[in-house]
Amino acid sequence: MTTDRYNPREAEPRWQKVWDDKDLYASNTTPDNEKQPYYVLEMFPYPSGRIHMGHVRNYTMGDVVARYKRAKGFEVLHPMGWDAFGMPAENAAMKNKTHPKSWTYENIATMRDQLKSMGLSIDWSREFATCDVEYYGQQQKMFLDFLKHDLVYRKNAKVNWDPVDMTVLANEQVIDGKGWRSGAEVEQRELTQWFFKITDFADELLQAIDELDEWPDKVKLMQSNWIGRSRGAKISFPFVKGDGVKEDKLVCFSTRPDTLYGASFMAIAAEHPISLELAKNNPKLDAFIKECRKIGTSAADIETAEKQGFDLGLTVAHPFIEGKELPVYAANFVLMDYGTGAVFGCPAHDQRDLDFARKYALEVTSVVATPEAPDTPVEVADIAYVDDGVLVNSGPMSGKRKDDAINTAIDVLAERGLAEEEINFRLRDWGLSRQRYWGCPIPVVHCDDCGVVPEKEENLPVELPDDVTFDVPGNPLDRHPTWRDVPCPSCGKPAKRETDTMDTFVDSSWYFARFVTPTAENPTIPEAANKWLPVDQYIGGIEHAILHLLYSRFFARAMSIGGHMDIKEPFKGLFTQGMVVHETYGSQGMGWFQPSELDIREADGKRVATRLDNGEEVPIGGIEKMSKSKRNTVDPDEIIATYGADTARWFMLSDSPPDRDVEWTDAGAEGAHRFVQRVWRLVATWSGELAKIDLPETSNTNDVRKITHKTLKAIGEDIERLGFNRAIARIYEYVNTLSSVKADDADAEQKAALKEGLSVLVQCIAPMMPHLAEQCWEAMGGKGLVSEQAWPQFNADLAKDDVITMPIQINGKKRADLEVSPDANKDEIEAATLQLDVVVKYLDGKTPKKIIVVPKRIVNVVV
RNA sequence: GCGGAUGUGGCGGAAUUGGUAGACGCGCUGGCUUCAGGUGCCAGUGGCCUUACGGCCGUGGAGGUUCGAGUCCUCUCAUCCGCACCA
Repeated sequence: MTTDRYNPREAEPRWQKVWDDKDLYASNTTPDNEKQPYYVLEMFPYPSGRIHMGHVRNYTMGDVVARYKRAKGFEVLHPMGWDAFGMPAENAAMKNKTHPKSWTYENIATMRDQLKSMGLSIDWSREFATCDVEYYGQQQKMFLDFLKHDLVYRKNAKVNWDPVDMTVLANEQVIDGKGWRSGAEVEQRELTQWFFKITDFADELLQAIDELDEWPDKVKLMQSNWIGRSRGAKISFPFVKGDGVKEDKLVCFSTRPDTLYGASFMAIAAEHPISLELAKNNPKLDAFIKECRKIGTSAADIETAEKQGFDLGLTVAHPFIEGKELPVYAANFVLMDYGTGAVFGCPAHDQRDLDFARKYALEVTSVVATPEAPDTPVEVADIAYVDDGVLVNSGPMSGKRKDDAINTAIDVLAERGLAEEEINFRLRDWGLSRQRYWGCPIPVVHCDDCGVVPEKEENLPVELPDDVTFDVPGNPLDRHPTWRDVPCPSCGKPAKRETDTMDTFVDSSWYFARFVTPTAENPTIPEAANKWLPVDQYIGGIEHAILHLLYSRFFARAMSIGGHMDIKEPFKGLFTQGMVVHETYGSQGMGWFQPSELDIREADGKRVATRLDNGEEVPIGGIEKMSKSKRNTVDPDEIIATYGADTARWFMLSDSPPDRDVEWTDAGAEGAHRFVQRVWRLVATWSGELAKIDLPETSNTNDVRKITHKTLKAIGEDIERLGFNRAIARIYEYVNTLSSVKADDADAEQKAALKEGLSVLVQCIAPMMPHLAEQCWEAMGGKGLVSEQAWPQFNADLAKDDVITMPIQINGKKRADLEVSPDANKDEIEAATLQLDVVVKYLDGKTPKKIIVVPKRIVNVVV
């Protein structure tokens, strides 16, 4: 019998239209719907132009969950939107003389079509972009709300300033300390900016991490470390030599007050008030401070910069050691934002302090001993000793372990009024001001008389003006002829609008809540939000492990305070998927090449790439994240046009565990496509013959039927835990089993089991390859659409093994197999083991020293 | 620099979380089929030794714990991600 090949190009749009016409994926969120709600969400895309394979992978995973849960009887909410504000739109506007708005919406239109061609089960009626005025207007309402509840404030903060372009630069736009366009040396400038008080929630955000039991441990750990709660002491060091300083003491924060006897210097931030004050009369110090400002604002830059200090000529008294004075330095590695902006340096027990001490020839005094040799301090050369130990030569702390010694140090100093215990957080408040056009305007007005005044709610939304130009650098809102001019909402006199817009992280901190009621007149409808939130399963990249997820957690709390909902944790289940990577071709001076520009083939066991245009050989480079700059991207459109969406979806799920990187290879895509055809062939071959057969009786317990139920059980478990690659491996095995049934020698029972098996197969692949599944379902004469079917139930008796094979080890090495009933107890297994020829041979008449029997697992005979 | 991860055949990876290492797929080898194919089917495929039976070695590297380690511990090497104005 010949069967045609399955043609996805014809079938996929057809089934998409069928789903569309039936409005199959719209969520019914009316209150009288008794189905259990399930909210699955993938991180929404930035509309950069076209979708990439990373999107295909991300949205396929979410779609599998959505389709599976729908089949399991849940009312599934699976929406899509666009994280549409941001810098690239302005860059495009500058480069291509277009407008950020038209650039963004055109990209959205393209990408929407691309996503639709993937056959995702999304409720498109809920779609919005964060740059829709209907969305950011609601965001402005919330901002005013937060302002009212004292969750927002203004303070000075540093920005990267390009003195040539006269504009603020993002960290990304600073390359080796220079502006990316002008090439000018970047300066730091202080601006008054808006901040969310996320630090008010530091403790709560930290403690609540414990309850996020459906989050990956690594993300929870990263968030904990980011919040960085540390217990320590604020310690005062009275000045001995304090010329030119108003204060009589220097206050520092330390988490290791136990090591005070090892202190040999003090270091304060270059921006510390004392340092700034002294710089007024000290040009060298002033120059040093300016030099420190050049390092940049990013943490990585500051901490990798070579340690530099400036001796301020001051000294302070050591609080424990009578007569000892410590010199005070301004240093580039001390952060003004953390603690008090001052530390005491204990070089023996802190690596940064040690590096600094070696550079400036300061004392290194070890005051910690290992528990093994508790009397002699460890010797410190180039590596500081930071582990727990026993304090020595440390007055009241001597002989105590770290934690105990810390308490003692605080207690003793506190009695003398020199210290108090303090809890410090690494977390800083969230600066949300951006000096840019393409973002949500901050709805406040600056009035000469009234100061900073919130815009009236009835005047919202504060809409971005369309008539702006990007021919010169800087924020177009600042130079707009009229937009800024508004009456003061308080006194009515002429005033000026705030021209800063919001960080795009604000937009993405609550979009999941808006999807529940995307057209509501307020940001949310609390009853609906409370019913649908938190998101049951959130899926996205690990790169968002800290900022986006932490900001959203803060936002949920702030929104609760504002009465927008009563949910504090926005994401119940979190899954972080890996990247799509691909081989790179070229460079070493010749530039990068796209796979489509090359002929890549195997020659003499080596893969060789040559240019299609001139035959020149191009080196094959490393496997890296797909990126435009390396030109190692694969366009999903082309893949879908060649193989169909199901092949792309299947491949993205099949090869690697979903949380790891997956390498795109043509061979892999072809393999996935062969499987698509194989399933179709299997179904098409049998569909005629099986049409007449009744479904199996319960008494039918042949092997095919047992494997069907075993597979069904396993696949359900795999999908529940998002083990898509494992589910797929099982489906491959299952297809191998079903394919082994041959028409010529199959009896009636086998055919009946096969009929059931094929139906189960099609339902199992439906979440991953929905179009093929519909086509197969139709061919098999299934009722309705497979997308509408309930998930098949497995029969627990059939899914159970009658007999299991246990490995028998002798001295830890496998020597035999033993077939036993899965219910066999230890004694039965041991008895059967001792009967085995191999065991008898190895024992050679002796009694074994030990027999370890782990039922259902293993037997180990120790001779 | 700090924080987080990863490392298993020629390749992607599996291993019920301390219990048969290499499931499944790709690739490769041999055979068959075919109207063409980058099609389909069958068999084989970690390394070394062995005619065979079988044996030894093997999860980045070095140690350790255990009846038993890819999995736990210590050290070490390599690669990747995040670091607060990229999204």
